[in-house]
Amino acid sequence: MARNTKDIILDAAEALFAEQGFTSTSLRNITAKAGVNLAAVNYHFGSKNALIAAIFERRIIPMNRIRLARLEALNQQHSAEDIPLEGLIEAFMGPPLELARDTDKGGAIFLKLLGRMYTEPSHDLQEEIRGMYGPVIERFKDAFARVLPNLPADELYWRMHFMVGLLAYMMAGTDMMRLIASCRVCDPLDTRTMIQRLCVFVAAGMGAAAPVPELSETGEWVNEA
Amino acid sequence: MARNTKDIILDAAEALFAEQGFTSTSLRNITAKAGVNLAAVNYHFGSKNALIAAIFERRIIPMNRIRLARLEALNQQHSAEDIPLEGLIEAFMGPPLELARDTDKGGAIFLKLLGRMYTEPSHDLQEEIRGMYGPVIERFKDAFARVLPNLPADELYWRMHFMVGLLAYMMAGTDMMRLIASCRVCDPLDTRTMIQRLCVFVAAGMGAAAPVPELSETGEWVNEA
DNA sequence: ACTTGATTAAAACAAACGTTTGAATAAAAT
DNA sequence: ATTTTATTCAAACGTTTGTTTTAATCAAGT
Repeated sequence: MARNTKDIILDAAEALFAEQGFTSTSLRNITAKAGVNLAAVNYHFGSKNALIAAIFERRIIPMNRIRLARLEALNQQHSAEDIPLEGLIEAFMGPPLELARDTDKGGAIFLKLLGRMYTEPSHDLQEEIRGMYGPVIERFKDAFARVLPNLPADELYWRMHFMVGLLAYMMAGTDMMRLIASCRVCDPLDTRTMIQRLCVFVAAGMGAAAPVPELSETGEWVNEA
Repeated sequence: MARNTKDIILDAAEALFAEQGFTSTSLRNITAKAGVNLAAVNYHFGSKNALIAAIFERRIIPMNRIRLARLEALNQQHSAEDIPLEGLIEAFMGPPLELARDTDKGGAIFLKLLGRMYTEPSHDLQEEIRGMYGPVIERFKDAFARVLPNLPADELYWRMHFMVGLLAYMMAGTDMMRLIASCRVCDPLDTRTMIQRLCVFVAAGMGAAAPVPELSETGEWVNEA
C-alpha cells in the first residue's frame, strides 16, 4: 500500500497520532517510525498541521460517500416515511465503525484518530471538517425527522448530538470501561456484533418518547427553546 | 475560594487543561494565569504530572461519594428489583453533569477536564483513576443487573460501556455537532433539561430488548462470548 | 532583635520541539 | 553527456518545554 514517501509518512503519522494524540506526537517520532528523514514532512506537506489535514482528507471523503450511498439505498427500498430506524442508524454509524475491520487499509488506526479529533479540536481543521461533514449531517437529520415525525426539532437535535458523541467515543476506542473498571472487555475487535449492539442501543434512544417538560425546582417551566 | 498559592494554581491549571488539553498547556501558561512564579508548581506539587493528579483527586472522590449516596437512597426507597431505571441512570450521570451548574465552585471547568481525561489517557494516572472509580462501577453494575434481569451479562457490560462513553463525551463538552454541522445548539448551559434528555435517551438504550444474534454474511453464527 | 523554616523570585539548565538551510543524491529530460 | 528537476540527507536554526538552582523575602518562634 505504501509505496512513495508521502504515503509512508501518512501511515506512520496516522498510527502515532491515534495512539498519542497530536501534540504529544513529534515529527521526529513520525519520521523515525516511517524510516524517512525529518525534513521529509515539511518538504512533502509543508507543516505539521498540513500533515494532519492531509490524513483526514485521505479518509473522510470516501467514508462520507459511503454513508450517503447507504442512505440513498434506503430511500430507494422504502417510501420516505417508513425507513426502518435501525437501518438509518446503521447507515450513519456503520461506515466509520466498519473501517475498523479492514486493518489492511489501515482503517482501524484512522478510526482512533478520527475519534480523537472529535475531542481535541483547535487544530484549524474545523472549517475543513465542517465542509466534509455538513452535507452528510444535514441529509441524515432530514431523514431522521421523517422517520421520527413526533419528535420536536430541538429534541431531535439533541439526540443526534448524543448519537454522534457515542460514535466518537466508540471510534476513539479509549475503552474507558477497561480503564475505569477491572473488567475484561469482550473482544473489542469483534466489530460486527459491537455495531449491532451499538445500533440497538442508539435506536432505542433515538426512538424513545419525547420527555414531557417538567417543573423546575424554582417553580418555573423549563424553557424548551 | 482560592486563598493559598496551591489552590490558585489548581484552579488555573484546571481551567487551562480543560481548554487546551494536557500537553498543549505549559507550566508557564498556568503560572502566568495564576499570577504566581513558574517554580511554584514544582515547589508545591513536584512535577507537572503530579499537578494533574492533584487536580483529579480534589474533585473525583467527592463526586463519587455523591453517586454512591444516591444509589444508597434508591436502595432504601425501593426494594431491590424495582428501582426505576431512570433513577439509577440519573444517580450515575447526574452528579458529574450537575457539577456544571455550580460555576462558583469551578465544577464546570473540571468537567471538561474530566471528559478530556477519558479520551487522552497515558498520563500515568490510570491506576489512580481506577482506584477511585472501580468500586463505583462495580456497585452500579450490580444495581443495573438487578433492574435489568433479562439482560445477559456481556450485553449489560457493553451498554454500560456506551453509557460511560456518552457521559464522557457530554462532559468534555466538545460539541461536535456544532463543529460538524452549522446548527445553533439549544443553550448548552441549560444543564437541567440536558440531563433530563440524556437520561431519557440512555434509559431507552439500557432497557432495550437484547438483540438476537444474527447470521453473519459468512454464514457462521456470530460469537456472542 | 535574632534566628529559623517556609515560601517566592529570577535566572539558568538540558532537552525536545517545528522548521529551515544548503549540500548530496537520484531520476528524467534534453 | 549534460542539464534540469525532484527528492533525500545531515546539520543547525530559534523557541519552548519541564525542571533545577540560588538568592531574596516573609512569618513566626524564641
